[in-house]
Amino acid sequence: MVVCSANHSLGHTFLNDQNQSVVELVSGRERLLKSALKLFAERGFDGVSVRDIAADANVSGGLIKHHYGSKEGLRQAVDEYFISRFESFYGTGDQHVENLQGGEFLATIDSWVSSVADEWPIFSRYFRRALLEETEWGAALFKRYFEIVRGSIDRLDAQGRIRPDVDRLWLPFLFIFLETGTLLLDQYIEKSLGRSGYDRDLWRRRYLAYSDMIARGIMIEPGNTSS
Amino acid sequence: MVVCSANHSLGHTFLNDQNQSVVELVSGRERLLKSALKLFAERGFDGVSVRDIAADANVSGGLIKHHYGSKEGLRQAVDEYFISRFESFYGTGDQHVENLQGGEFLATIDSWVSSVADEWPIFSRYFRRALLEETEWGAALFKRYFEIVRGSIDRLDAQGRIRPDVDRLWLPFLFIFLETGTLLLDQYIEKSLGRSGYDRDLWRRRYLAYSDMIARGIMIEPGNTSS
DNA sequence: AAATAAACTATACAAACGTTCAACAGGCTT
DNA sequence: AAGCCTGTTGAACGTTTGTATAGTTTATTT
Repeated sequence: MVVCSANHSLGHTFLNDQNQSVVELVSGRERLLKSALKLFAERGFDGVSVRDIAADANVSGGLIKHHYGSKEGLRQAVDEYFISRFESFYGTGDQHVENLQGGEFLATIDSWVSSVADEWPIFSRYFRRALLEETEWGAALFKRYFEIVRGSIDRLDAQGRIRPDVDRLWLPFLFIFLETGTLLLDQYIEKSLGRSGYDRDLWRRRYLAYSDMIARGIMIEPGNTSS
Repeated sequence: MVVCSANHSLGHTFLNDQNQSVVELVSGRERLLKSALKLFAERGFDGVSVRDIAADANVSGGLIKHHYGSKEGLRQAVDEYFISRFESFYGTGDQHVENLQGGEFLATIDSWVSSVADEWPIFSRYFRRALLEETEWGAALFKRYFEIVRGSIDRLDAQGRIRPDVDRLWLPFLFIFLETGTLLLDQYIEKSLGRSGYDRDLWRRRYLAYSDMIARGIMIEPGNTSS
């Protein structure tokens, strides 16, 4: 999906440093999209200028206007690309909490982490920005994410795995807080632990801690907090 | 602490709509600080112009330069004010998880919520922005917050209340994820539940759900996730 | 090979930004 | 009353922003 999807040509011809004619395999349009995705993820929409994006993609700034109409149009195109990746990561499979059977649970997480590893550094940062920048699209993305998490909880609930007295109003949010914590605060995890919370081992270990807290809590004397 | 701290005069004289001489009780310097606090909280440092701040404070833009040197200098002054409020909210007292004795726990939370209620809407939004904008000061603020949370955990641990097999590396982060979830994502809670997660009743109810999950977990069959 | 369409570049423009500065008003000191 | 310091104003500056547009190169069509 990365190589050449242009309709008309195999690429754009230009001269390199040695005045040799060279063919860019990826069109300016595609390079703009990927550069925008990367830079928006790193610095946010308002933190990046069209000149930054054009420079990163090695094209002239006017090309954004030509292909995407405006900076906002480029954002929409990036959003569409992101959501397609999002659905491919979260949308289909049942990689979630509902089928956790001992070691199988860890193996599922591990293989899921492997499958998203390449795209994750940029994907996760774009996801973070999308949730934090207060746009309508960000709200729609959260809504979709919320549905996915609630779906997992509902399936657990249908199996009778969740205690009846657990607050069903806050439960999906508490799950989301735990799941998005690393997404939103990874810069501080990295400062504190020396590597990203999405480092393979830390990721695995966090899921163990996280699912253990959900399953059993962390306290020794149970039930001494509520009434 | 809000009224008049000027050294030289009780206020600045100016003419109102009816050409009556009126004394502003709060100096332009203070109004600038409060306006900046509010606007930075709502829209972020880069989302607010010095003209916006000056207009909100009913002063000329040049006054920022005079009192604070620059926009960045104004931010530092706001940061200092914020950190003093932060310490007064979190720093001293033991309003945290370590002395949770049934109903007393809820009463402690309730009174703490009451004591911060007035300032909370602006304070919490500024806190959020400080954590999310990637500044050195934000990192220092997180570090301080992390220390406070870990301190609570350490005291719980010293009392032998936490199971020995619980992952001590991730535990403070999981606490922070749960505590800051509403801080960072309140816009979506508001959209989903119709009111802020810092609404009194929702706040209380969240703490119940949150401490219950920590104490006992939420699942019916305990211990079926790890190994 | 000529013509048309698409990809792409370079420059110009108005708006908004943070900053600077000359001027002025009011209260305090002498 | 004169002088000075502080608080305050309003306009100007240079820079950067997103957008617009005219022109050039490359690719496709006829």
